[in-house]
Amino acid sequence: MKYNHKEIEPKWQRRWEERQIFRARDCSDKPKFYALVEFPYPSGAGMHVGHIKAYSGLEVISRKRRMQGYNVLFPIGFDAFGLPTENYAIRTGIHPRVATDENIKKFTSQLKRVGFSFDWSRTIDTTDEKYYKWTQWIFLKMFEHGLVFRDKALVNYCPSCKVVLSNEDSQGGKCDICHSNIVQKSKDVWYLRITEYADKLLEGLERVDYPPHIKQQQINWIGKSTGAFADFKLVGTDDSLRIYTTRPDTMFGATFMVIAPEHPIIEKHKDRIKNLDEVYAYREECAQKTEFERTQLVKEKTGVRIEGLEAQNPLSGRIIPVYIADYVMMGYGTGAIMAVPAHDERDYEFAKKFGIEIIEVIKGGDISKAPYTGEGEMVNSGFLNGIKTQKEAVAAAIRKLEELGVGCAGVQYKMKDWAFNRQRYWGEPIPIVHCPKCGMVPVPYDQLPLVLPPVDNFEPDEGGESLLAKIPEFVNCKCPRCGGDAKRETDTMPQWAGSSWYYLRYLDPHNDRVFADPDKLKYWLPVDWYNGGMEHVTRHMIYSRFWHKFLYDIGEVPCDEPYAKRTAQGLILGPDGEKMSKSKGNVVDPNDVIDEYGADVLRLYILFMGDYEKAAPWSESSVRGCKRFLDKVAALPEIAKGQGVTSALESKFHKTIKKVSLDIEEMKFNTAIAAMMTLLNDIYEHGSLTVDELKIFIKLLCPFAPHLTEEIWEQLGGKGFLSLAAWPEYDEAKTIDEQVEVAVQINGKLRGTIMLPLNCPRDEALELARADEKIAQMLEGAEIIKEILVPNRIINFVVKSK
RNA sequence: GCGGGUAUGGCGGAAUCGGAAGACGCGCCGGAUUUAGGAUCCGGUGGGAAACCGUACAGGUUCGACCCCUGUUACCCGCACCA
Repeated sequence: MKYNHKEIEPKWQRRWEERQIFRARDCSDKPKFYALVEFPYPSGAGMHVGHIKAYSGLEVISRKRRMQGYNVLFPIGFDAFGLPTENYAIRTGIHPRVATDENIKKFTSQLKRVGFSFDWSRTIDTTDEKYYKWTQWIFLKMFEHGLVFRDKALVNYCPSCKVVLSNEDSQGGKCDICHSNIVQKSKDVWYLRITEYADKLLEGLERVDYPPHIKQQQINWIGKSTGAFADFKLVGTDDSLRIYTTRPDTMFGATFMVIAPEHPIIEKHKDRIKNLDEVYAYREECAQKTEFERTQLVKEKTGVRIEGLEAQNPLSGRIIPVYIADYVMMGYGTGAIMAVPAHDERDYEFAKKFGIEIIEVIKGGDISKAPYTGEGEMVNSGFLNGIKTQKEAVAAAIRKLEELGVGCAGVQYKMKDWAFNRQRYWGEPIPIVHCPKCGMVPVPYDQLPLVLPPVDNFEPDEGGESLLAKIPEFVNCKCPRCGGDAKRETDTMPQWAGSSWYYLRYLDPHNDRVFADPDKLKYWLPVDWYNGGMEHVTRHMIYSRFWHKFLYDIGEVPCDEPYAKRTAQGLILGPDGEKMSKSKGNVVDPNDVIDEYGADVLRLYILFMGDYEKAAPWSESSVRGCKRFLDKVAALPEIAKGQGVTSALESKFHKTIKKVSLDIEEMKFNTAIAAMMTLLNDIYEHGSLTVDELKIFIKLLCPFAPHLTEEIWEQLGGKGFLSLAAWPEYDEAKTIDEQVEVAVQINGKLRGTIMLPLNCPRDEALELARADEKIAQMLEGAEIIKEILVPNRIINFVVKSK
C-alpha cells in the first residue's frame, strides 16, 4: 500500500542523472521549448519552500513538454554576487568565494532531492570569472556605445552597509538590505542610460505575453508622460527659467513659479536675490531631510519666496513671483514648474498658504473651495478661450509656444538612469582605468575578465570606498591607451548586473570566445516561458529587457525581446497566514517535508494548495492529504488487470486526460490534481482498472510526482523512462456524454432534474420536462409565460401563478 | 492620493459563455477494525425543523448574476508632492 520514498526517490534521481535524460540538445530538429525560472541567490540559510514553488510550475510544464516530444531547455544557476555574502564575510572572516561555493553545493543537493528536471550540465554561477568576463564585456560594449556615463550626484548612502544604493534599492528611505535610514551623499556615480531605451521598453510590451497587471507595473515604473517645455523669462535678465508641464492648456492660470531647492538658478542669480540668506537657510533645511522625510512625512507645503526674481508668463505676459519649495524635485522634469493653483492640488495648497492669486481658466469647478482638475471650457485664457476639450487646448497651447519660440512639446519619464556602481568587494569589477592623460579608458576586451583580487580583511572603510581601493596591486596599473601610470576603478557592479543576461549564457555556458554562439542564440531564443516572483517584474525584468534590447541593437542577439511569456507565482505563507520569516518562526523547511513525506508529496502539495499565482498558507494536514493520494496511487497495481479499456471508466479517462492537459497549460495545477484525485476515487469505486489505463494515469501524474510514477512504470514493465514516454492523447468524442442531466427551474428556482439525450431538440426537451411528474405537479394551474432552454444545461419555466 | 489585485462553508480553494454555488483536499461527526493510540476502510458534512436563506455590503440589468453595471467597505501589492 505504502511506498518507501526514502528508497525510490534517490534511486530515480540517480538513474536520471546517470542517463542524463534532461539534457537539452542544441539545434535539434525537434520543436524547442525554453523554460526559465529565476535563478536563486545561494544564501547560507538554504532553500525554503518558496523556491520549490517558484520552480515547480515550469518543472511540470517542462516535463509535460518533454513527454510531448519537445526539445526542452530547463536550466538553473546561481546569482551569487551580493551583500549578504559579503556581510557574512565581514562577520566571520570567511571569504565570499568559500561561502558561495559552499552555499551553491547546499542548494544543488537540495534541488536534486526535489527531483527537478534541470539540465545540470548548463549550471552557471555569476561569480565565476568565466561568467562575469561576459558581464564586463557587455558593460564595455555599452561604454563603447555611449550608454555609460559618470556624474557627480547626490546619492542614497546606507551608513550601516557603507554603500551607495540606487533609488530602487532605497525605496521608502530605507536600505533594501539592512533597513537602516539612508542619507544623501555626493559621490561619483556610474550610470547606464536606460532612459534612452524607455520608449523601446514600453513599445516592446505590446508584443509580449505578460499578464496585464505585470505590464501595468512596468508601464508605471517607466512612467511616461507627455506635455510641454516652456521658457519663462526672468524679468530684468536675458535668462529664462524652463519648466515642464503636462498641462500647457492651463498656462494662463499660472500665477507663480516654483523651483526645487537644488535648482542652479539660485547660484546663477544670487546677486539679484534680496533674501539670499533666507533662501540658503531653506535650502540647507531641505538638504538635511532624507528623501523619505521629503516625500513621505511632510504633508504641509513649505517654501520661500525668492525676492528679486520674477518671471514672465510667455503666453499671458503676466509677471509672476518665483518660490523655492521642496515639493518640486530636481530629479524630474526641469526642476522648475509653473504653478496653476486653480487646477492643481499641490499648487492650490501652496497658493492658499502663501496667499497667492488663484485664476480659473477651466470652467466646471468651484475654485474658491477646491482646485478643479477635470475638463471644461477654457476661460481667461486669451486665444484659448472657448475651447472645450483638454486635448485641443493642449495642442493649441503647444502650437503657440512653438510659434513664439518659447517652448515645445516634451516627454518625461519617472524612470531614471540606472546607478550602476557599488562600493563593495563582492561584485563584478568595473573594467575601467582612470588615466591622468587619457581620462576614462576601458580595459581592452582581450584582457577580460578583470578578476577580483584576493583579500583577507573584509571590514569596509568609513569613507564608503570599496575594499578594492585598499589593494595597491589592483589599483595601480598602466593606461591601456598611453601606457602611463593609471589607476583602476575600484567600484563594482550592482547585484542586478549578472542577472540581466544569464538566460543567454545558459544557451552556451562553456564558450570562452563569445558569450554564446549565434547559432545557439538563434535556435533557442526567445525564452518561451519565464516564471518568477512579482518582486522582480519591474527592476530585474526591465533591466534585463534593457540589456537585451541593447544587444539586439548592436546585432548580438536575434530578437528584440528576451521573454515571450511571463508569469509569477504567489507566495507561500506560514501556517499562521503570515509571510514566512525567521523572526516569526513560521518557516517551513523543504528538507523536513521530504524526510517525512517525500519529494513527490512536497511537489504535489505545493501545486495543489491553491491558485499557483496567488498566495496561500501552508497546512501540514493538507500535506498529509496529498500523501494519502499518492499511497492510493501506489496501490493501484494491486487492482490493475487485463488490457484495453474499462467501459465504465473510458469516458472518465478521456475527460481527465483533457482536463489535466489543458489545466497544466494555464498553470491551473490545483484543478489538474483535483481531476486526478476524482478519477482515482472513481477507479476505486469501480474496483479495478486495466494495465493500459494505469499507464495513462501515471503518465498524467508523472510531471507532478515523477519518482513514484517511474517506480510504478518499471513495475509494469514499461520501456525506458516514464519521464520520456509519450504524453497521453484524448479522443474529444469520448469526452462527451450521450445522456446529460438537465436542471429544470421554475421562475429561476431549481425544481428538479431530468435526463435528456445530448443536444435534445427544444420542443422535445420542453415536452419531457413538462411531463416530469414533479414538475407537472408544480406547473398545474399556472400560466407559462416563457420557456427558456439552454441546450444540455437548463430549462426554465417562467410562470404566473393562478 | 494614483495604479493593480482580492473578498465564496470551520480552513485551502472549485465553478469555459450569465445557466444546478461549494469540485478536490483538509478539518469535523458517526461507524468498522484495534487492548489503546495511530494508520486504514465505510458513511455524513454550507445554514435552517421546514418554507426557504446563502458567494464582503447596498442597489440595478436579466427568465436567470460569484460572474455584467452603479455605489460602498475591508484587506493585499506596487508607485508616490512625477508638475
